[in-house]
Amino acid sequence: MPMPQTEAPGRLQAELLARGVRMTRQRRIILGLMETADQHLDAGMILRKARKLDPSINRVTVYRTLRLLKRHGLVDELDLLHLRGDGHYYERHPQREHLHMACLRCGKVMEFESSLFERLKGQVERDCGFHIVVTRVEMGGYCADCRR
Amino acid sequence: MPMPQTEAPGRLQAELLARGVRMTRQRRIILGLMETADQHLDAGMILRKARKLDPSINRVTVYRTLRLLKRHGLVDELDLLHLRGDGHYYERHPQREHLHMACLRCGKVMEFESSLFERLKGQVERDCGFHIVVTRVEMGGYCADCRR
DNA sequence: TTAAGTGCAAATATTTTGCTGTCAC
DNA sequence: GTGACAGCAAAATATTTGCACTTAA
Repeated sequence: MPMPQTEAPGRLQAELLARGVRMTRQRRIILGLMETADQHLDAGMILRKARKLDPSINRVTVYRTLRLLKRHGLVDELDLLHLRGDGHYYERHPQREHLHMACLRCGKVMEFESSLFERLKGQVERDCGFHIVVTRVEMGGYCADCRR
Repeated sequence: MPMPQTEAPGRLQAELLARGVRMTRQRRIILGLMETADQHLDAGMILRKARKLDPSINRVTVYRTLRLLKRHGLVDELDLLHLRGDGHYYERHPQREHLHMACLRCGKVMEFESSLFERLKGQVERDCGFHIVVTRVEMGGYCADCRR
């Protein structure tokens, strides 16, 4: 699970403003709830949370805002191995990228940072001549609580 | 791109038969083309190729066969960062797992095996007590030909 | 003021389900 | 022969688009 983003309140908003993106009431709400989320959210969850703050917010606006954030590299898109359907999950693009482990039994999603992963990326850049922009690492399996 | 699977002709079929799964004309066609594919295929591409061999094959049968193969752990599902739409791509589950690098400019997909990745998996298993069943590593960026 | 954003309805894309008839074993 | 499978139509799910109205800057 992502840490509640205590380190950067309003950071997403500030980033967008700095890039000259217009700030609307709807965007402020969506950005705000993504910043304080304690789990990975999909479009439907974002819509539901947003509507509690402003019932007139439309599903389409959620999708458009997510696309905007993706384009600006401010959020990452995850599938979490489609444990619960074919949609996507979103999280703020972290300073240091991490792996996602999704438990096939209880559905819990854990995150893990590793310098080995940083080394792996370095190896790919060097050995393949591939310039990495975004990474996505998802592992399915059984968490400590669920394995037998 | 996956190597043409010269090492294992009919292997998928044999695996399924060994598990007591019924072998139909349609499944034989779908398995056969997945084994000889020289790129990652999505459901639509599989359907089109299958219909060239048997025009009566239905889209639903393709989806059902893919689900069967996933359940048996014989194919892996990829998104390839949704470079071309929201569907999934499929590849035979390899002996040694590999990373996928998708070029954001030309769309080329490369694969890369690394012992660092094996070490990373070991670290996750040890440090998180997480028993890994399936992994998916996708990196978006610019390939050697496209980077400036 | 005006270009960018929103909501609404409808379209598109992807995948699944219910049911009836067929085929592998 | 029988239970698993295929095809067809329709539903379900996920996401995008066109357009007229609204609003941030």
